[in-house]
Amino acid sequence: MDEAKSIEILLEHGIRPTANRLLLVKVLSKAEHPLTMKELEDLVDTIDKSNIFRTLSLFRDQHLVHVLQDGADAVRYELCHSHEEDHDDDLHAHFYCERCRQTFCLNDIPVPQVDLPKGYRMNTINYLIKGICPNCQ
Amino acid sequence: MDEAKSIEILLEHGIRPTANRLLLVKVLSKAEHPLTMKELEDLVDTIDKSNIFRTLSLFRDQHLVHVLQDGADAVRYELCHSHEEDHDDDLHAHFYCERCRQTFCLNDIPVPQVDLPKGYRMNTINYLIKGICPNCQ
DNA sequence: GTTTATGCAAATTCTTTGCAATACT
DNA sequence: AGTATTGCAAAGAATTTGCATAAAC
Repeated sequence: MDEAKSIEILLEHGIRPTANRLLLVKVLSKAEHPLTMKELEDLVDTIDKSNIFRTLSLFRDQHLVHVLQDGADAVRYELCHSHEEDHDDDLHAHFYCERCRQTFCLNDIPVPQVDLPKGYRMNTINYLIKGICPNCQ
Repeated sequence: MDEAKSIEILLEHGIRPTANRLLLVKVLSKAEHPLTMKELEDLVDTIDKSNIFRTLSLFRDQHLVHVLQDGADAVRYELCHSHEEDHDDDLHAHFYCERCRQTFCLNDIPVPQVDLPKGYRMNTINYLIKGICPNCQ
């Protein structure tokens, strides 16, 4: 993702485009799987982890990233591709390999929806399939 | 769940039925929602947390409990109701309320299945809907 | 008697906050 | 000047391990 596009995305979500935030957007967009805070810390060692933490929280609150829990009980962050402000509508399934402990995006598999009982209101869905990936078979 | 039934379940999963393990099975079976380690520690203060931790790990490895991540990034444990040894087939959806931070079992909503791409093998699925529950509307 | 389970304490890891310094508008 | 952002350090919370004792077989 280039500079101009990154700035545009941040502004669209009401976030001021600082250098650090732009960098984090770029790193997130380059990753082909959702990243943990730890992974981000290792990938961008110029930004302090407290700042990464606060930036991710901000991104989450502004619906710029999805938050999902992987099979190893880690929290992962992934750029939203929709422009919805209040809920997520671009959700795809994820796969967690119990052998190599990697998390994969199943981009072609939208998260299946169900009918909720009366009174529940949905914002987002985590759909995580755990098992063994092709590389580990 | 009574004593005899608890012992039977443990033996079915190849777990030796000690007093502590029986107690944990009973507490898990009584809960109407999946429990965190913290909640279990508070509910059974006669067992040390390291033992609870090791027992839950054992239960997980023997497929006696499901492990799921809730919307607050906590890990929750829930008794399996199937007797499958190698995979889970009794999965239902869960709902996490972002206001009261409670996790609900949607027992009547089975987890929808999808077709996995070639090469992936599924063991279990986490299906977590996040939003606002009826009490918090 | 050997293996398994347990409790206690401590180590580790990860997340979160306080605060002073810096950068932005 | 005033607000927002950042880094550093440290606090907090939760998970995980080492080890000696106790229980089970």
